[in-house]
Amino acid sequence: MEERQPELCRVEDALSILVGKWKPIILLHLLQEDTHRFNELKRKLPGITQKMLTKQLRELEDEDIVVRTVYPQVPPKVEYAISEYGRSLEPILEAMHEWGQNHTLRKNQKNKDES
Amino acid sequence: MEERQPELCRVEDALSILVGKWKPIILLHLLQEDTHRFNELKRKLPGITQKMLTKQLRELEDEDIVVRTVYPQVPPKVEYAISEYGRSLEPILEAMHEWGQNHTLRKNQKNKDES
DNA sequence: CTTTACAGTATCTTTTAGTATACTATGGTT
DNA sequence: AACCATAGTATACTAAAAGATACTGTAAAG
Repeated sequence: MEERQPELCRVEDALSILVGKWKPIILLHLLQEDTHRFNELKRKLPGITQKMLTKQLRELEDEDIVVRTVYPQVPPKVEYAISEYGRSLEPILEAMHEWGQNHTLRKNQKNKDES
Repeated sequence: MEERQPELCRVEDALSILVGKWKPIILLHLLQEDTHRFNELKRKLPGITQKMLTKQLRELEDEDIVVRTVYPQVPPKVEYAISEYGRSLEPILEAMHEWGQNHTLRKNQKNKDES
């Protein structure tokens, strides 16, 4: 981790791709089931607006995490899939999920102890 | 990662502790050198305001990541250290740093190719 | 007697992230 | 002729994060 220079840290670069109310869960869905159409994904994310979903997907596409395929049809058909490169985020998401699970347990335990 | 239910994902719980413009670098400094006084840390974070630093440290303290020790002296002396529990974040930060480093290389390469 | 260091708090403003709602084009269905 | 689904865009708004700036109390140093 550049032990001697936290200034050179690149944690933020990874973080910036993962943060947001919707990105982790979008990525988890895409990791689980490779291709999704726009509305299919939207249905799996209750509460998200079209604008938000479009924005998140464009940002992921810009970073080569997600691949967007447009089929020239009417009505439109657009498929989103995780890229090979995007899959390299899986261990990080996995580690965060495990840490988060443990953290939640810890907090619940703490609250129980206090009551 | 609860392969079948991204809805149950706890990635956000870990993420919420790590995100922000300052938290990762604060944690890296504390991981590297265990105890810091308030102003010592502030000097290592060019551009941060006192308010921000206080806020970030309080949040980390609330999650038991950081331990705050007040010495009843004048002028005040307060020390911040990472907790044992806080150290459990190290592998995640490490993984993100490595991913981020690679990602930065990838982007630079891409820009070079385009020019 | 003024200044400095320490570790903050109190207000206010700006920036960014996210939400709400309406609108587009096209073709097929009722 | 009206309506539905598709995958969006446009505009306006609210909430949350971050920044700027000024202030506090105490003791020691100059």
